[in-house]
Order: sequence, then C-alpha cells, then structure tokens
Amino acid sequence: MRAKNARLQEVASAAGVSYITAWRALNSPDLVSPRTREKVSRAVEDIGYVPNAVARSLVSASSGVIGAIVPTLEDSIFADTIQGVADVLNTAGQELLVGLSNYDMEREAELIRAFCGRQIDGLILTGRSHDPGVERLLAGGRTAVVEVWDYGDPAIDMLVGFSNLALARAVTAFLGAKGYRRIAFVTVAGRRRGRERLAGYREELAAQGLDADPALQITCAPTLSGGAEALDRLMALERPPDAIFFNGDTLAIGAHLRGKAMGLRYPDDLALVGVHDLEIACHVDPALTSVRIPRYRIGEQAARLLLARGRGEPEAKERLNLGFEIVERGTT
Amino acid sequence: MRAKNARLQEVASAAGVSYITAWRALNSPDLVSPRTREKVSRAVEDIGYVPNAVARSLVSASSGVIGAIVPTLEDSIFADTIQGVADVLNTAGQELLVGLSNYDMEREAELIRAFCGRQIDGLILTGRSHDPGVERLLAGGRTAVVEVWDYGDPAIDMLVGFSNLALARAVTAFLGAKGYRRIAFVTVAGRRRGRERLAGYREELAAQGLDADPALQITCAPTLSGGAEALDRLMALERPPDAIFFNGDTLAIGAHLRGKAMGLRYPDDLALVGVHDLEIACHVDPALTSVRIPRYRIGEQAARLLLARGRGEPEAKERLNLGFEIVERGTT
DNA sequence: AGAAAAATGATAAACGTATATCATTTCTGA
DNA sequence: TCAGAAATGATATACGTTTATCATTTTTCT
Repeated sequence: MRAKNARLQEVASAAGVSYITAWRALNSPDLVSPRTREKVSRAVEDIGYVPNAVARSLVSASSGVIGAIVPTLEDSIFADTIQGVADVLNTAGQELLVGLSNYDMEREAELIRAFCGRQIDGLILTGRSHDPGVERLLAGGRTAVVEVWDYGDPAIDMLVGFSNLALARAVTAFLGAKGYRRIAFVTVAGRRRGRERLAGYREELAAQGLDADPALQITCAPTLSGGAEALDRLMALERPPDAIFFNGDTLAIGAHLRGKAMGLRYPDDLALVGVHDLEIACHVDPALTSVRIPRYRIGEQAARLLLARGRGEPEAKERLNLGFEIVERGTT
Repeated sequence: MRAKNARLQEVASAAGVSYITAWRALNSPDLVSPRTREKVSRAVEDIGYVPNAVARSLVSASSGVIGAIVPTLEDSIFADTIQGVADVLNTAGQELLVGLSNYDMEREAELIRAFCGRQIDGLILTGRSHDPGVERLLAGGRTAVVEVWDYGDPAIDMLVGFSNLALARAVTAFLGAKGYRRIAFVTVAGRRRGRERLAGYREELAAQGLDADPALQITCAPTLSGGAEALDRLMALERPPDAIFFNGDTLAIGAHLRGKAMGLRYPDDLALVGVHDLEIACHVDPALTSVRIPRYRIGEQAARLLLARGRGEPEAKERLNLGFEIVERGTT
C-alpha cells in the first residue's frame, strides 16, 4: 500500500559508496573524506532520506522519547508544565509522548504500560499515587521516572514539585493571621490534590483553633460557573464564611465576578484566595490574592533530571521542592 | 548498564511452551488451547512482560503513534485541540507524540522530520503553510497528514478547520451592520492566523465602505495586559474607535476589565468582540461578544480522519469545514 | 480404533540500524 | 618509490518482534 521509506542502503547506492561508508559519513564523519561526506549528504538530500529512528531504538535500547502523563490539558495548569518539559527536551533533540489520564488511575496505568513498551527513556508522572502494578513495573529502575506536582517521598524514583499540604496550611494560616475566623474551602470533587489540600486546610484549622464547620467545606465543578455557584451556596448559609479558600483561581475568579455582581465588597464583606496565580488574578478589581506555583519550572526541572539521568549523571538532588508563594492582593 | 526488558522468549520459557506458542497465545488466542493461554498469561503477569512496541513497529512499518504539532500549549487554545486528539486516540490505543513549534516554521520542520523518522502513522499540523522541504517530504503520501485550524485547499493531504478569513469578515460585517464605523483590529504580532484575519477584516472594511484607518490596526502582547494596553493606545488616539475586534478573548477580556476600571460603558462608549468564546466571556459584565470556534472538535475530527485512513477507509470527506459562530452578548 | 481436526513446535526470513572485525584500496610524505 | 596512514569495503551479528512454511504431537469424534 504505502511506499517504503528510503533506507540507508539506497543512499549509499545513490552516492556510489558502500553502506558502511554512507553510515560512517552520517554517524562518524571524521572517518570519511570530505569528498565522500559531500557525496553522501547530497544523496541524502536527493532521496529525502530520514533515518529510521525505530530501527535505531531497537538496537540501542533507547528511544530518544520521554513520556509525560498529566490528568488533562483542559485547564492550562498542566499544559504549562508540559510546555516546560517540551521546551527543555527540544534543546536535547528528544521527543515527547503525551498521555492524558483524565484523573483516572487505571487509564494512567494503561498509558504507562504502553509507554514502557515504546522503550521510553524517561517518564514524567503527575502525583505520587499510582496503580500498584505500575509501581512494580517501574520499580526495576530501567526507566527513569520523575513524579511532579507534589512533594514528599517519591513513590518510584525522582520527584519535583511542592507540598500541597504545606500550601493549604500556609493559606489557611495566612487567612487566620488576618483575623478571618470562618474560612471556607472549595475544591473540585474527586481530585487527589484537592483532597491533600483539604487535609492541610483541616490540620491548620485545628492548629489555629478556627471554626471547622463541615458546611464550609464544599466541592464544585472545575469552572468559573462552578466557583460562582459555590459562592452562592456558601453565602446562602445561615452563618456564611468570612473568607473562602478556592482550590484554583478559576473557581476563585468565577466567585469573584459573581460576588461583585451581587454587590459584595472584598475584602470587607468576604475575603477570597485562589491558587495558581493565573494572569487574570491581577486584572480583576480588587486583584485576587493567590498562590504562585512554579508550574512551568516543574516541567523544566523534571525534564532536566531525566536528561541528566540519561547522560549517566547520577544527579545529587533527585528530589526537588520548588515551593510556592502566597501573593497578597486586594481580596484579603 | 540498565537491565534488559523481558522478551517473549523468556515468557515462553517460564510458561513451559515454545516461543511460537507464547506468541500465538498473545496474538491469536483462538489458535491456542485455553489451558496454554492461561499458562502464558500467568507467565506474562509473573515476569511483568510488556511487548516491545519498537520491535513491532519495525517489522510492521507502523508505529501506533500519531504526531501533532501546535505552536504552543500556553494559551489553552491549542491545548483543547490536543485534548480532543488525545481523547479520540485513547479509544483506539494509539499514542500521541506532541511537538511545540513556538510559531517557528523551521522548528516545525525539524519536528516533522523527527516524527517521520519515528514512523508515525499520522500527523496533525497547525495551519496550511509549512517549510517547502517538509511539504516535499510529506508529499509522497506515506504519512497521513491533517492540517487543522484553517480552511481552504489543503497544502498536503487532509484538512479540518474553519476559515480565518471568513471569520474576520463575518465579525467585521457584524459590527458594521450594528452601525459601528471606526472598527479597530488588534492582534498579536507575527502570527500567521492573525495576518489572515487582518486580511479578512480589511477586505470587509473595503466591502462595507468603513473607515480603514491604519491607526486602528495594531498589535500587542498575547496577554490580558497586552489587550489592556492596546485599549489604552487606541482610546488615546485623536479619533478613537467605536468598536474593537480583538483577535482572541484574552486580549478582549484584558481590555474589557481595563476599560471598565476606566469608566467606559459597553457598548455605548465602545463595542468589544473577542474570538474563542472562552468561558470567562460570559462571566464579565457586560458579557463579551465572541466567536465560538470548535477547537476541541477540530482535534477530535482530525484524529478520526487519521484513524479512518489507518484502517484503509478512503474517507470521502477529507476536507472538513467545522465553521464558527458569532455569539452576541452585551459588549456589542 | 482410526481418521480428521486441533494444538504445538522447529526453523527461517524480514524490518533498518548499530557495531565489530578484518581486508583491501587509495593517499601522503620523505 | 615505498612504508605507513587514511579511507573504503565485505561480512557478520544483534535488537525483539511478525509472519510463513512445514512437521509433529495431542485431542476429538464417530
């Protein structure tokens, strides 16, 4: 059906040299005279020869491909991390296989297995909890793995991120220190990072002796509307919160805009905090207090660790805490 | 250095059957007795065998991988398309190799060459203009190609998108019909789609006999701030526009929020239109008139075309116009 | 029991590159 | 002109799967 790609043998024939010489011209040019080099590269041009990386991978047992699995690209958060990965791999001539798990551990496991079958040189995973079968598969250490977007003991190999627990505690403590007493927490249902942050929020409430009313801990859809609707529900409570910690700027902005339309004044009537520090946080009025997270740098660093490992450098620092930063603005 | 992956031969030994039988147990199970099937799959489990997809690709000359190249994942627009591609490929067990060209044609060309070397089964490219060398490389038809995010004659093979020219004309005509006379156009510098839309905008200005003042055609940074700053510049003109067509909701929202802070009232003082219909368009007040673009469906359809081609179905419709839709809201 | 069918096995070639060994030819310099 | 170096060539094996052909063993059915 489809014509075959040209092989190196054909380049050699076209250049009038032997296979071996053509190979040397491309892979160890100094073993070959300039004239021959010239002939071969002209033949490559003419024929449009592109080396078959699949065959190369088979013999070299390394593919030049890095795999990265994130939950989704839909909310731009993980997209930034992928962008960071891609920008670094780009400089190293490595390719990027992307998998979207849709927050589903089984799906993630399938993707990992498929990626391993493709002999990837390294793997980037989101979070630290994975299918047990997969952890066994990866435990051998044949494939370099970096877990991202969390901090703690890596479940598998290396890790780059920040502590979600610490983040939630820090935000809650920050609000507590500002004098807020009824602090609500809003997150998206069924997400691991949300649960970790919920735990941090609760720990800190307890530590500070703040109101731990379960009515203030709610979930919503991962959209602006979700945030707006969460605000409605919370403000309709008999005892509404005086501050809301939204697990994501999208939720917080949705609430911000809705609240403003309702006539709420920030921070007097209500304080808002988001997470991610999206650009829009400084464009609403008053600007949204948020938490800056190094989402692009997480990707960069993860890719760098994998490349270093590939070069055989046993990186000293295989566990990187990139931290976070509360950016205080007008809503608190 | 690194331990080798288990091969099928080892599975066979562990199961106490011949290589061929193990192979059949996995690849044509009905040729094998249930008992043997059982033994083999237990051995697969025990050993943690994952078939080497690289070797398979080499002999089958098809990799089970689709490549997709978009300019960036940073603005969530193309991320949605990639998400659509991934969701469809997911159902077909194909993998996704992602390349980010950063709006650079040479970089795109490098990526394409690298992808072809990896024997990808299909390729998704953004836009219809590419490096000439690459067009030659792909012209052979060995690799199925879908160009997306544009409509017209496909430069290479198949195409899924919408007409950027028609979009810009439609928006301009829409504003003209509403009675606006000095319509500005704001886009990001150095982007192809922006230039196409600029052309459409100009054509329609001419067609409608509207003010074609070059001072109303400006570029800015691809951010909320860029949009805000563009608004500042335009409103500072001696004769400011009565409507602004922003090539992207990010720009439009940036301007919207800035203008509101300045005390502008929409649409009386100024009309605004964006493109993309991001969720936030309906959350600002008044809501932003925008153009809905099927960015997720573009990805889905592109992936479907590639899969159909892979199955040997010569799709009738290899050129799909998914259109766009002006969503009128409060700013016009 | 015996024939047909089902299951299993042995062997080999192919995919396109990487790489090693050894042999031959061409070039270089005094 | 001749030794030594540089360049080129011939041949073989490996990577792990897919696939084909032919042979042998085991099971099933009447």
